[in-house]
Amino acid sequence: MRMSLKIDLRVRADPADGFRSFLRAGGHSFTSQRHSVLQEVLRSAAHFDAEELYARLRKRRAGASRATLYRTLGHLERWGLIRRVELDEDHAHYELTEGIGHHEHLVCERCGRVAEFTDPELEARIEEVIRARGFAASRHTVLIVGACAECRGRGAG
Amino acid sequence: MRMSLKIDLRVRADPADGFRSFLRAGGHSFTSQRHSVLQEVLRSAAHFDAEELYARLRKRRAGASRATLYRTLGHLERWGLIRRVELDEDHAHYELTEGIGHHEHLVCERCGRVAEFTDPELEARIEEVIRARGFAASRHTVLIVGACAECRGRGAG
DNA sequence: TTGGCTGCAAAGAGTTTGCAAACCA
DNA sequence: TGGTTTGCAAACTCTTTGCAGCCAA
Repeated sequence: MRMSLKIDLRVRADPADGFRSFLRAGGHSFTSQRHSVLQEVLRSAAHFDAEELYARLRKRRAGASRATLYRTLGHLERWGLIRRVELDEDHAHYELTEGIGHHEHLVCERCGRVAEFTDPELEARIEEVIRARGFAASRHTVLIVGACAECRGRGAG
Repeated sequence: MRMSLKIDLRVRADPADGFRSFLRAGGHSFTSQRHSVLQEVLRSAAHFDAEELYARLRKRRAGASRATLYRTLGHLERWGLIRRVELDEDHAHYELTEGIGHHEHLVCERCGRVAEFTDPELEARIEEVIRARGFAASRHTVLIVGACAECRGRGAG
């Protein structure tokens, strides 16, 4: 039984198959545009935003209008491949959830780089606060904004 | 000397005086609109947003256009009376910094209420992460989103 | 076939900005 | 008087939506 489960997972190794199944289960279709968006998302760095993804799609001549891109990002988020993250800017950023556990973010105001970190004790404290307040948290975020070590070394400060 | 400092502070007790000084120092003027906005901000609850503040100004017939309101919020933020906070919505929220120390937020998705909390151990862990990364943090936020105790008691969940 | 899909363009929400008239110091 | 500020409307950014034609199953 364990064997067959493993085999099942292997058959599903291609993300496109998984996405197709997800879409079909919801009565939706797996179009070439959605396939292009999926491929480009999988080629993304740890963090990306809609505009950057759109530019890459255009460069690759993999057609998808901005409207379709936004609609597809919604599907991918519902499917669980990506997650929307707030990085202190006025537009949405996404990150691949694939293989990554929960983590928080450090954003450098100078170079714009986003670093991730995990800290079990920090998470434990957050859980404690949630418990103490009788809250049922659906999610939480910790965002640290400032200057990263490299930028500090470079400029003044 | 301590006495005279105290007296100075008392003379400055009216926020309007402080704001006027701040504006003048920057070569700006203290207009009736800016005074109205200041008053209304001081009458605000712990958290407010531009639209809500604008509605209150209109109700009070204390004139200030939306443009002036946004411009004045910028001045108040620079002065330090208010601080912009990200509360997981697509528009800015502000809070009075006056008399409040650093704190984090819990947002209830059902009733929309925002609660504040402080947790020294949590802050210490964040400082530790910052130090370990060689980061020079200008600020950080912790946001917990979910259902508050009251809402949990009420609805299902 | 026939629902779902696409691209376009327009609508939205929130916020900013150009500009001429009005105002403060 | 001269530099600021105001209000209006238009511009802007990011994202969503209405619609007519198109495509997948």
